[in-house]
Amino acid sequence: MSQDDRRRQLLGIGLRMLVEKPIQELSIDDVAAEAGISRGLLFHYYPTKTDYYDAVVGAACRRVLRNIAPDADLDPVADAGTALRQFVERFYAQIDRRRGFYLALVFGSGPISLGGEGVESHRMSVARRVADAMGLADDQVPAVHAWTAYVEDRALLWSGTPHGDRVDLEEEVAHCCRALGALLAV
Amino acid sequence: MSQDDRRRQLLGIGLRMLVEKPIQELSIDDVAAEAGISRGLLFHYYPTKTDYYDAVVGAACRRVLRNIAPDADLDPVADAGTALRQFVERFYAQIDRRRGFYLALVFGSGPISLGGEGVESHRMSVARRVADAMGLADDQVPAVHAWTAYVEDRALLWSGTPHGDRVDLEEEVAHCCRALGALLAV
DNA sequence: CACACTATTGAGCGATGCTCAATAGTGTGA
DNA sequence: TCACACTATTGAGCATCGCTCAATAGTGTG
Repeated sequence: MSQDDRRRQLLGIGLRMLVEKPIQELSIDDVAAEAGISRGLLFHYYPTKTDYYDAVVGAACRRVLRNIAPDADLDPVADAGTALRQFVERFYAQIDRRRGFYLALVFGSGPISLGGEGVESHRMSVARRVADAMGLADDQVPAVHAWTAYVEDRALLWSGTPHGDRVDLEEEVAHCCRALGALLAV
Repeated sequence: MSQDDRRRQLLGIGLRMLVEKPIQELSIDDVAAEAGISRGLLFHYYPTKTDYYDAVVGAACRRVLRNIAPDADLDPVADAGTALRQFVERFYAQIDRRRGFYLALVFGSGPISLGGEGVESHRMSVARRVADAMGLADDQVPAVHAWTAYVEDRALLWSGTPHGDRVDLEEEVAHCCRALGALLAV
């Protein structure tokens, strides 16, 4: 198997296992067994468990980022509202579809790994993307950053409640969109 | 040494080590060595590493909760504004004083342990406490929950910027207080 | 067919999480 | 004071873990 294919396979296994096990219980042996290869080979691709772990978390962050990106053909100025709506909708969809995965990613990946500050830096990418899509100034990115945490928390809360007790998704989305406006105005 | 004293000592060591190491790099041997006891004894108090880990994270959450509680003698109705201010101020102080510790706690403790949903349930306690202190209705607790995430993120961002570039703390606190009003009104 | 290169293996080392039977220490009642 | 019981504590030992490394299987090229 080629290097790229193997790496993709191993990352896929890691992404799948991260859902049901926190990182400290994820063993190299298990991953190797699942992939049908020897421990040695895994260490050939990722010299350290932390390296492998970082690669998995990085891939997960990129995947999330890809999944929540608004349509590319939207105009940052004219369609700012649409871009915002799309972002919130897709953020909610992302979290609702794979709640365990998202929880594990955000609260289980640790602050040290992933280069700088881990998930905090991931949120910064998200915030920057939203600010870009909406044509906001750079000094508003931190505000969007915190708003992202707000939306994330609401989405986790929403997707954690039984389907019968849930507020309408559209209502939630509308709330989050208005919330950004309100927070930027404070 | 008595059971209680020993437990307190071990939890203290865990709290200290959690600042500089993510849980997966924290070894029982290190803790035992730091405490000057044998590995066996540690397993006598905490049968599993996860048990010990959960106890440490639980103690950390309780400590945070204690540190951010507003003064007990405030009237929930008349002094709602003061209670809110105190909470935000102490939340910022807590995060700023031990940023690494808080980061490790929130983003490094994993979603599975700590009984139910880990840090999410901790945030729920925080939100409930704020709602109580301000005399808010039960159905507003989720909103406060998400607002807490917003404040936490702002505080982490704020305490992560160099002292020279920081906005005034009072300005931040005032913003967060107004933000809660704005969000509840949306 | 020989060569070089890459993917892959498996034995093995030290450290880790964990178990358990045995010990040291301390207080209590006779 | 001595024997007893109880609890804190130890240390040997096991299976597994993360990790290293020299050797091998496999594949494409001249």
